[in-house]
Amino acid sequence: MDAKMSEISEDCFDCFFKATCNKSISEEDFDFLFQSTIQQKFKKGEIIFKQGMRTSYLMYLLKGKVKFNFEDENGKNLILSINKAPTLLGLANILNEEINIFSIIAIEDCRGCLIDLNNLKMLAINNKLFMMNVLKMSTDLFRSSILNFISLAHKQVNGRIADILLYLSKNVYEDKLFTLTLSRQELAEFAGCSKENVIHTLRNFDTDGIIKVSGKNIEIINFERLQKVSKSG
Amino acid sequence: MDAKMSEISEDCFDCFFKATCNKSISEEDFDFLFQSTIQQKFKKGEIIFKQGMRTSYLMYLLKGKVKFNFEDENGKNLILSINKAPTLLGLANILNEEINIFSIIAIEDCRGCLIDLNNLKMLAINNKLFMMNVLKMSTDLFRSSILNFISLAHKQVNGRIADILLYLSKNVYEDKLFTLTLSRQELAEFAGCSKENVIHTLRNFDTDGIIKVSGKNIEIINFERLQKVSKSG
DNA sequence: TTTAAAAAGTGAAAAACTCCATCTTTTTGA
DNA sequence: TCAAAAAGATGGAGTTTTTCACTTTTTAAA
Repeated sequence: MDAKMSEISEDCFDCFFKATCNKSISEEDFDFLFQSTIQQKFKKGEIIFKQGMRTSYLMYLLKGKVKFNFEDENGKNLILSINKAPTLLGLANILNEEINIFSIIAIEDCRGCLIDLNNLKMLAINNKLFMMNVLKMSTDLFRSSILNFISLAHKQVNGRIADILLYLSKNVYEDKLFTLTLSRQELAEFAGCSKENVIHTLRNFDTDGIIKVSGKNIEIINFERLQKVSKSG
Repeated sequence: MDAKMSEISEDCFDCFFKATCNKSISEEDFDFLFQSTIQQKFKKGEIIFKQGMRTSYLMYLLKGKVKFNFEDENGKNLILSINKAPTLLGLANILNEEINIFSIIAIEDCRGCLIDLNNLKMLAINNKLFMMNVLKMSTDLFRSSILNFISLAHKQVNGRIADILLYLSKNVYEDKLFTLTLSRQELAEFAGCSKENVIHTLRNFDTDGIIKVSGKNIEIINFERLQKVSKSG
């Protein structure tokens, strides 16, 4: 136990999840939750939640980035969202204990805490404020995915790629210059288009001086024009 | 009061919302909720929840059908979902009292009960089971819209229209033969394509003997082939 | 370090889709 | 019940996007 504690104490010390919890539950309740958590590592490409399976835990992602991936009947993939730590994953399963409708997959090395869903539910049922907080996180996720979806559903590829670049820069890499942890194929699965189309579009944006592409490195040079492309769709 | 009661009593007698509520709250609590409800009619085309506005109520839709409509910066519309009574509308606003991200608009004459959100919240906070029930409805909606998104986000128009026809037949009109309460333009806004494309596709499906189109009347003749078109995308 | 495999990139043909102009039919309201 | 407006339908030109066949570059593993 000591070994476990010392290994993860530095993370736990400023864990955002703990901070959020402690706003609404007591130290003792958090310890109860904490007892059952296991810290776990995932390599790039590893599946954290698997589409079609049931899971009995949430994961609080401490480090790394993940994709929400849906695979259809023909084996084609669609990326629903890209998210970075810190974030709570698996919320869609809190209330309806149905099977996962999509996978969550590490797109770079990740580390997180698995939180037992039954324990969390037990706390939530007995603590209104805590339940409100957890569910607010859940509905926030819903809102952001709707906006994501809307953007993709009725723009042309130029606008969709522009949206994705803006999204990645603002919400995932948090810089105008970033090194992609996604392949061109994955960008295509995010934009709902072909790989070639992604490559052509990125090159066009580069030629137009909107971005600077060099392999996996992308720099957004002209935000305004990129936003204009996003708007005009 | 008597007038009000008598006017709506027949609906209330077998109201599904009341039935759902009474599983988890007492008669008195339901009456408290009921006191503040107002039955309201909406004509086809009228806006029930308006994008960009705050609302302080939910609506339990007793009769009619609605569309979830998102309007973008350029005035283009996207239909996120079509839903029929009975259903509870406005759940996305329970926790986060932010502005509505989309409108909900009647696509045929509707009738429903407006339920005061504050009263409902007050009950929910004091009754865990009731809260669970209401929030389960909310997350169910989330699940079904994700599936909707996925279907639309990476299929070609043939597959998208096939999906829409199957969805309308199964979940909205509940018959293989139905009279559309949507225009071709609205179908296009649901499928994320042009009006002309909808018309062509419907005609092709008709020519191929998959469906029978006659104005607003549509009959699905060959479910298997329609499902095949949906799968092949 | 070499080699095999995966990813990135290219260009052109084919397919899918939109946009436009125009016409017909249906709906709506004075 | 008639006229105006809205919705539906049509076909073709032009654009967007996919698909394919292929080359080059990068990555990972023996």
